[in-house]
Amino acid sequence: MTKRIPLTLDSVRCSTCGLGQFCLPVGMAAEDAGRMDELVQQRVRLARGESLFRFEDGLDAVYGIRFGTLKTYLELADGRQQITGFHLPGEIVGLDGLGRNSHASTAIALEDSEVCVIPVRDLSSLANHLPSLQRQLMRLMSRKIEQDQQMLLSLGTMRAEERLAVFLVSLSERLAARGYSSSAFVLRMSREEIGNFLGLTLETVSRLFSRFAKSGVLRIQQKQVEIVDMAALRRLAGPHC
Amino acid sequence: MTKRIPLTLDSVRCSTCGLGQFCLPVGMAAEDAGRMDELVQQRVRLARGESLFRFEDGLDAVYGIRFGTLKTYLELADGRQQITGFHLPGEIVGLDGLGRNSHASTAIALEDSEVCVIPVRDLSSLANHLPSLQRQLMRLMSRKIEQDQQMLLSLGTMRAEERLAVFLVSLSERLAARGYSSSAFVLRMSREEIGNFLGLTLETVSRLFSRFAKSGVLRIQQKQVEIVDMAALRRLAGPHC
DNA sequence: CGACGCGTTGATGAGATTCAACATGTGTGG
DNA sequence: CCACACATGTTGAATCTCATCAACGCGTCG
Repeated sequence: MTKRIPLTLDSVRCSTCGLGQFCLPVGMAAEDAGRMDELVQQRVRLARGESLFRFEDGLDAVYGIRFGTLKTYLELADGRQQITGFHLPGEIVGLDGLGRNSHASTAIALEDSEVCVIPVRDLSSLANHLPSLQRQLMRLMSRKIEQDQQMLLSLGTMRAEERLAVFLVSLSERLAARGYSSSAFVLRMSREEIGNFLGLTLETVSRLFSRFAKSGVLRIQQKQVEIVDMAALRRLAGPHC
Repeated sequence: MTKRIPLTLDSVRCSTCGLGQFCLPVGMAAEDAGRMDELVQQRVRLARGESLFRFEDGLDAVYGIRFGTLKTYLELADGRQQITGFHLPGEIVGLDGLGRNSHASTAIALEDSEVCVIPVRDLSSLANHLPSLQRQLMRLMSRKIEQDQQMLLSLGTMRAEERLAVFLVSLSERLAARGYSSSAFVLRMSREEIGNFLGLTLETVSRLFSRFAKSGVLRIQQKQVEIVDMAALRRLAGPHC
């Protein structure tokens, strides 16, 4: 089960967290960012495969990822699923439910992970006193819209090879922004999950990886990826990257 | 060119507008909704084909549609476009730019249309004093996220026939909610635009319309659509509708 | 060890795109 | 108000991309 971890006085807080530059306090003055500390009173530890929240659960909190990787997805009545995002440390998940008072998606940990609990009650009331927080929330949501629309563009207009290339470039950039290597990383998600996210089958994804490897763009060993020729990968990705 | 129309004291205002139930004031107490009236000081008239804003334009305002239909789309460096939404009266367009201070998409009128100008400066400052407006903005943005994610699901998992059926059912429902007929309406967008939105070619859309007509689900005369057998259409749409 | 999850690879086929020709509608200028 | 041009829509045939079905390899875990 999920473990709830209460924070003590000497725990790392938002104001001292290295992820601040990606997370909720982005772009807030130090003084305002300090107020975030009141907000986060506990964390949740998730084992791989555990869910953080499920579609239509009550929306008690949104969550900032401290470490680990999550996926969020929608589900159809007939069981078909669509993954709507893979989420890295510093990202906030659950925002898509803010307007309806219940979660609009399901979130699952792809590896052992830890998230900061941000209770929506406290978040809204603090936001009412803190315009900079308000703006930041807006910014996060509108960025999520942009991001989803970029995916629409990808699913709507791009072919398989292009989609996978864009996926890899963008993952690489997000990891690099967080201080990880941009050229060598571990895919926390399965071929099937990548395929689902990109609107492809797992076989197609596997074949494309093989093809990229054969042409010398990537080196692949199971989930371990190394981008050998970033320029070529960007070329495959088309005019996005 | 776009015509700017200043509002006079006796113009219809938010508090007296019939679209209130879809637009910005949704779910706000009458007293708070009254404050909206200060916000909208002018409207803009658009001829068919005119743009309301373009990608990366400065974000001076967001817009509530008073009458007409707009499309919003993204554009790639190589000219490929992806339509991200068709917008009906009562909907707010431009919210996707709120986080970046510039527009994240381009908006074009599909027919002669009129929109209410909502200056973002005034909107933010009013929102800071009016928690109910703040919440409404959140709600609108998170609904847009949900909507885009629904489209991701559609593009990622559904086949052509299903997508078009879902499109028609959802358009029908949105029109019905606005007091129009749910079974007979005019498509303001071309086959090409529908195809682009759904990730299909215009030929495929045309063929599907013909097939739906032949099987007795629809009657089609150019842009005039009549849904003859809604139950069958919902069946084609799969487990969404 | 055997079972199971995950990934790879090949053969085949379906669904959608592309190319092309034609039909119909719409708008403009004479 | 008609004629012509151009945009939009329809339909057919060939083609291609990707999905499906299937077999098999590898690694992990009870």
